[in-house]
Amino acid sequence: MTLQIYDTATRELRDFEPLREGKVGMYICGLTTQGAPHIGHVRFAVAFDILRRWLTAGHGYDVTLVRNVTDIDDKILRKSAEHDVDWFAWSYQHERATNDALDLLGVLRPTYEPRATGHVTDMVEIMQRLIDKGHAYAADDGSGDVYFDVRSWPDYGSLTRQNIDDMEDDGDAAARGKHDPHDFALWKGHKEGEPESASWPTPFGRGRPGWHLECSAMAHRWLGESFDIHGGGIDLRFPHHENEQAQSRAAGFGFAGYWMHNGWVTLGGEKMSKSLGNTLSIPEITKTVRPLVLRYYLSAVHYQSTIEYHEGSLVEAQAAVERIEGFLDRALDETPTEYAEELPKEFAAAMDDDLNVSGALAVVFDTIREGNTALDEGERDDARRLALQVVAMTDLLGVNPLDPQWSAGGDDRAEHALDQLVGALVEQRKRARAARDFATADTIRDDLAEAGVVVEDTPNGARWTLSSASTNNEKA
RNA sequence: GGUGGAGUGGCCGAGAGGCGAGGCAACGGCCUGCAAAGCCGUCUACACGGGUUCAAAUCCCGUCUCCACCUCCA
Repeated sequence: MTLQIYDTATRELRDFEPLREGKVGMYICGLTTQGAPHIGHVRFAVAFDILRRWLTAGHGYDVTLVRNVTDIDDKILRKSAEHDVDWFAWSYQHERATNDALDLLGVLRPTYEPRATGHVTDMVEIMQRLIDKGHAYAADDGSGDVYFDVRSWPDYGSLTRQNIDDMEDDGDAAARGKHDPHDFALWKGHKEGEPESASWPTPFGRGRPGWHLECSAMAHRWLGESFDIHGGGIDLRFPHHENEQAQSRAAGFGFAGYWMHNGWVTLGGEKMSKSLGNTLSIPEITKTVRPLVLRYYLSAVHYQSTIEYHEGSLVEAQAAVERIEGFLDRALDETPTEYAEELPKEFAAAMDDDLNVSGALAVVFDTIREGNTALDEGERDDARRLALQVVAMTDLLGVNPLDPQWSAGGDDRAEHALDQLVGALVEQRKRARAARDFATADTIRDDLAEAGVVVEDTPNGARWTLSSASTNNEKA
């Protein structure tokens, strides 16, 4: 089976063929460290985490994933100044917060997580190359800015099919020593009032990185002149990715072979963004919603589609997750040590079709139904085999309920105590039922439900779980 | 003005010429002491108007509506 991915550069589904046999180089933009992460921010990471898992576990590729951190830009400088905090402390604080959020959601760590500020010399080298080739120039107003000359690069606009002359004008361009209003900054000269610590010496003067150059520099250092996949949010196509591609190619590099872009999380039909104030922070959401449920929610829709957040969508995701958990709980006597089991062909086909996660999940649920039927008919072996398939499939999507990822951080002592207490009550209820004293049995069940513990009778005795709104799921 | 995306049943959401994805919700049945879970079944849709075709949600033409990007943005 061949993986097909939708290349936003050519706007078509293309067979994926890596540059080097068995290896994939992937670069994704990027962590924002201007503030606390909200669910819109983590979507790209979840989307590309699924791609990475599929490339690795599904196709056996050796994936090198670079996920950059833009640790300096206008906003970081502005916000840190507003809060009277050093810019790097501000950035690092949010870098940690974002990584914590991604860890919480089970997003695998990248191979490299380079920071823009650590690659200034790489940027200088690229700027020098571009100047030597006539594609960049130092502003002649003494500002220390260095610009990319878009008119010198005929291919400019090709990624997003735009024509320079059709673009809206950037209002303040003329004032900044640009040859053309659409020229963009590779390097920004140090300005009065900006912290000295936010500037680095270069042959063109002291200053700091422009927004786009960092990615070209980091991709070049860690993935080489050419690499396979470049990903990021759809909003980054222009100008960010267009500019990255222009400067890298103009410098003589091949750059990315495939471009992939993920869609939004919207709220009330609007893009979630801090400036609109319509954000939902990860720490806030996970107070009431299990990370696994949030991950499922962000994964279940095709990565290119917009996810419109609304009341109840997380409740639906939770119901779906509980359906998966319910089956695994019934079908497996113990947590399997090995998930490896051949995947259903339809699942692989869906994933190969540009990561059709919805289609893949349909296979998961079909398998669950089949497994539940097997259980009802007493076919434990069949059920177990199917359950292992479900584990393998969900694991590939990063939503395997049995992954220790989701139970981390619990307090064993509290869990043990709860287990003992509930176990005693369940035992009491069992005796009452045996004596056909259903009033007592139901009172015990109701009391437990009141406390957030759901008791269910099965052919093998009663089992209990914490009710939906709670944070964990434990079997008696 | 330029560029891209989208409108599917009560809701979410795949599909992309014929075999009616899947999840959630609702209702009915089986099971259960009663429940829950599970299973079976019901409600059966493709923005609108034309056209092509034996056959269109899927192709073509037109219309409407919504979103995003062109300035910082996952």
